[in-house]
Amino acid sequence: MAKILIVDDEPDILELIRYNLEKEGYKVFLASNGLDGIAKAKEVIPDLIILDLMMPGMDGIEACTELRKIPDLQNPLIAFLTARNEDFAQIGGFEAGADDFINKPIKPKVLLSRIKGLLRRKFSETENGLLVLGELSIDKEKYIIIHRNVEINLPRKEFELLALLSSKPGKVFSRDEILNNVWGGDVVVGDRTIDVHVRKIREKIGDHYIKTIKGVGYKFEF
Amino acid sequence: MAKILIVDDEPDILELIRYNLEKEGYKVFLASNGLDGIAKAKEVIPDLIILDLMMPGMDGIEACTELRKIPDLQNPLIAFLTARNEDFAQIGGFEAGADDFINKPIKPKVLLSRIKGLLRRKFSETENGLLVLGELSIDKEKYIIIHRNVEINLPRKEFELLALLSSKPGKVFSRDEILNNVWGGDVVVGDRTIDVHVRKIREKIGDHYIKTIKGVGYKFEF
DNA sequence: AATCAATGTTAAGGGAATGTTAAATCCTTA
DNA sequence: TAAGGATTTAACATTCCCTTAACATTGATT
Repeated sequence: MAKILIVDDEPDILELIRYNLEKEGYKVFLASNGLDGIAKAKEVIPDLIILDLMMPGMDGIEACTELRKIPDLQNPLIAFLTARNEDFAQIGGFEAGADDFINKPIKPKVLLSRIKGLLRRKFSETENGLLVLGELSIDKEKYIIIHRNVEINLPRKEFELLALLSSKPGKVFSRDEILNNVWGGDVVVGDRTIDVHVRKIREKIGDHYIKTIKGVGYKFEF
Repeated sequence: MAKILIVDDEPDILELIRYNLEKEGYKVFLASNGLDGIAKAKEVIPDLIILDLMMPGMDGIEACTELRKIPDLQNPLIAFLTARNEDFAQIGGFEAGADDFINKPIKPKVLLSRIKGLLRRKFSETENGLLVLGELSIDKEKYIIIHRNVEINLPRKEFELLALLSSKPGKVFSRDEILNNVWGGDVVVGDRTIDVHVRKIREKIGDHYIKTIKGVGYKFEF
């Protein structure tokens, strides 16, 4: 389930939102100021970050601007909590990289429907078969990958191998798992075959995406 | 059924329109100001947005301009509610990206017929069958294609194959998908048949439109 | 540090998938 | 039913991906 980070200096609001979101099954993370929020965001890479606009120290706009500078945090959605009659556009919320805003006082039902809408939008963008992983996008429908805005055509096995590894970033796939998924259970090929394909992929997108765990398998990181 | 978002600061008008549209089976969404309207629009991606021109805070024109900047919201129709004697063109409604305007006071019958007309126009424009893909146009009604201003008559299978591939440029269609769509699920033909048709099409419009993804299928690009 | 198994790297051969052409069959229309 | 194009099949050519093999390097274990 989606990870949501909430940043607000008022403990009551944090708790109110936490309660309502956890009830719906979201994984909730909390921070009580901008700096803390940035640190937590780097740690958990949430799907959605809810920022209070008015906070002591670093305010929401500033925090948002900072967040968007961090490579891992260009995909997450960012929503602001604002007072009802603030002119959000004027304040520069969208320029700072925000996706939406939610008016205070918070009504749980409104909050939830808003968040569901946001996340649906986000995942419908990515579940079409387009996976965005930092500077690397994998489009299963078009059978291409895009690396730093450059389209690359991978042959079938290479594409499927990369698609498998990247489907669960961080997870180590054993050689057997890879063989079963990419080649199919009954096919018998020498195990060096996998290495060669990994080599080919690394040649095209760089070494750092696929990491070798000696004796165990391979994992994708970005 | 079509989704319609109504943005107006007067609750009475919202209710009036909602009542009439829901009666006709439309899915109706409401917002009471420009910012809220933008947020809702992003959430539901309506087919038609009805904006009141005069609203406190962000007015209709401004909201419309903002809406059209959002990638997901370039297709929806936008109609304005205006006072009877305002010169809509002068105000800049069309420049802001509006498709139509409706005069107040609202007469339900007029409103409904106007909306039906708009939606019919929208859907007939996109389903009309003329696909323009760079130098290649595909006219499903006339069953012809136009390549660099030259009309070409393709035999049925060739036409349908090209129409299928070009319906989602970039997407790779597997041989099975192609067989199911162009030939029909129960027909059994040798798989080389597809290649031959691809060859014929390439002969007529050039090689670069249809790309082979070995072991996967074919895709259309332009 | 030495060893050895696991993985990196490269190049080449084989083979399956597709390209290509022509002929055979099917279908429509006059 | 004959003619003509449309569709499919068949047969051969070609391409490009996959695999293998052979050697190099790494890194864990002793």
